Amino acid sequence: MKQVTINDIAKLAGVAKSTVSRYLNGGSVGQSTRDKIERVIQETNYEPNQFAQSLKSKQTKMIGVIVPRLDSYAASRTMMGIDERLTERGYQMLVVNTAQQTEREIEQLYNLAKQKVAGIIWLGTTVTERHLQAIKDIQIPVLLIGQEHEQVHSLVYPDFDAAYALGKQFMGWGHRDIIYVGVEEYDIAVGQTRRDGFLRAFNEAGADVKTYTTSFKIDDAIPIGMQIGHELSASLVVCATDNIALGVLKGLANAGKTVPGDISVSGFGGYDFTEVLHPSITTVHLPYRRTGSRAADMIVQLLTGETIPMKTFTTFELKLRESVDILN
Amino acid sequence: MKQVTINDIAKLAGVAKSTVSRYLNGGSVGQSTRDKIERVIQETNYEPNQFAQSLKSKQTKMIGVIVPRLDSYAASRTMMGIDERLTERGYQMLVVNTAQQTEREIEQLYNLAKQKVAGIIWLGTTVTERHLQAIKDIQIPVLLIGQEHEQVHSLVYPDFDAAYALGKQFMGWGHRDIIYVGVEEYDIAVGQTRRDGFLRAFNEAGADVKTYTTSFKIDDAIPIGMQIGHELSASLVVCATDNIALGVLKGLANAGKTVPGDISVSGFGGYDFTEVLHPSITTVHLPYRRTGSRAADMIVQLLTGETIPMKTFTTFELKLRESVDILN
DNA sequence: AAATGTTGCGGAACCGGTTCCGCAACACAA
DNA sequence: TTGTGTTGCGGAACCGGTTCCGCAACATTT
Repeated sequence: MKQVTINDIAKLAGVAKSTVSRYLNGGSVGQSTRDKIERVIQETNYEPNQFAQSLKSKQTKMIGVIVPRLDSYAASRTMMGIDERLTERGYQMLVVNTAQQTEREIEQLYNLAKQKVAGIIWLGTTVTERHLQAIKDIQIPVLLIGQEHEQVHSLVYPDFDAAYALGKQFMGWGHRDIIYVGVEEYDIAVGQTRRDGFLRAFNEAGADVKTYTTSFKIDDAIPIGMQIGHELSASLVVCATDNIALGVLKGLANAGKTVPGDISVSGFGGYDFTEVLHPSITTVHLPYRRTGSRAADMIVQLLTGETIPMKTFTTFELKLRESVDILN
Repeated sequence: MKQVTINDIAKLAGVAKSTVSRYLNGGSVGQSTRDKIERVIQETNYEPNQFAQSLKSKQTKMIGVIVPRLDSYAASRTMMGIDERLTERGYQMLVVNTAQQTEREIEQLYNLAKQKVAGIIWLGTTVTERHLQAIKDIQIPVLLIGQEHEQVHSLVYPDFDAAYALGKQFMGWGHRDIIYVGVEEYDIAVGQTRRDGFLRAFNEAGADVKTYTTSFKIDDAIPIGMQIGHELSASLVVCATDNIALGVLKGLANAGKTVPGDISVSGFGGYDFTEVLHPSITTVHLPYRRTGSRAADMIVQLLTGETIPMKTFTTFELKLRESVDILN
């Protein structure tokens, strides 16, 4: 099981190794030489050593993917999509996890550069000056998913429009006393843009909005749900993510309230469990997986020098289900 | 931003590059030389080129992780655990996805070998002769998670014992008419061992058991739940995974049945949503994340030549919650 | 003082590819 | 026939490390 090298091939075929290399990389090689080399390669199952190649070329066929966590629904789905498409295109995905530490995002940008990945897909939360500096330093195409910044190619969810559309819908149904449960602002897209979309819709209708802030964790939303249940001062609770909605639902159940009988609840994201719960949860479906595929396409385009728009929006789809009541 | 090489360091420090290499790898180097080299390295931010190192050493600091899918709860959590620990130990995780195709598992074993990963952690479903052959061929330590085989180091969940314990509990609560919703046998641990653990407990108590088989997908379990709801010929539905339980619950709800009022339902795995649903779901918690960490430890031990047992069991914990009624 | 052992270091080869350069062989036009 | 252009191929250098070998300087033993 010894590694077969290009030298072996050259020797067996009776040619110089430079000729073999030329054969492999599409240089000019005569037909008879071509045949000899081809046969030997077949027989030996020769495969070029990737390290030797990368050492010379200072490049790999890897695309680094920076994710804030490995166990989030959005990240998992997106990775699926990225991996599928990248594999088709002859690239490999190299996932690195930052455990939600901004510092590690920057670290990993440099780290991936050291490993000579061909490109980087970055599922970000915030874009700081230091991120931009890193991206400039490493001289590698970077595609940002889920957040936007004018200086970075980005593929973003239409958080504002989706939130606005959903909020508008709720207004149309007669809800006027709203509670919004959001996340902290350090995640621009989710913490700010998404919230602003909702608030715009609510404000336009002159609704009364009360805001809570929590984390992305299910558990942290439970006490909020309980409190809401006890006060019961609104007709609708709008949550920034489906996981938060799940926590709020639990809290409401703990407080003995039923949904949508006593109060309505909506989520955001379109995680698969939302459809299957009872009651099914009204939410916005974001195409995580397809976004991953598109990101893979786009990073490959960047690698091949094609120009792509700095900012691309994905689609969204309202999922109007049982958890939100129609009042009028 | 040019790459600094060992040659540059040697030149700047006025020594031979072999000396620099020795310095870096802990060879014998005099104190004054040592100081000079150290200073130059500091100033230049020198970092060795990994390709050159790997080319020579035929090794990397990567551990390949073969997963059947990227978006399953179990896989995600396990990867979290693996990644955390591996990072601490100075290794990097390289995840490859097989999209649930056995053929690709074998492919990826060879593929990872080609990439000279130091070790492989394999979240498997079935172990075939061809897998064993591949493992033998590649000459790289492999650690199997979730399945067992006498010829492969494995870290396995106590599927049988956990299922038996949970089944026993249900028997103690007076359930005698049972429906078991399992998965196909190609996944040995889940499709066979887990089922057998339950059946043992049920049979010992002389219960009447009816069996359904479905996939791992939530959606496929919904019609089964509906059918069960309409027939209502049992007091308890035991599901092979929490996702299946989720589907069954949906089906039951569609059929207008309440849980646990009309019928009880249990899951398996301990996914986080089980606790937070209403009713909360009785299940078995498997320590996916910690298992990932342990796997990382174990593969590193294998790399350093330590001997570890061929088979290691993880723990489990019964989560007895609202979805299963106590009949007596 | 000679023989022996240690330590520090430089030179060169090597890992397995890619690429530049130049030469030989051949075809074709002048 | 000579000159010019094209094509195919080999040799050598190079990518950036590691490691083997041998020599010189110094310390230690007899």
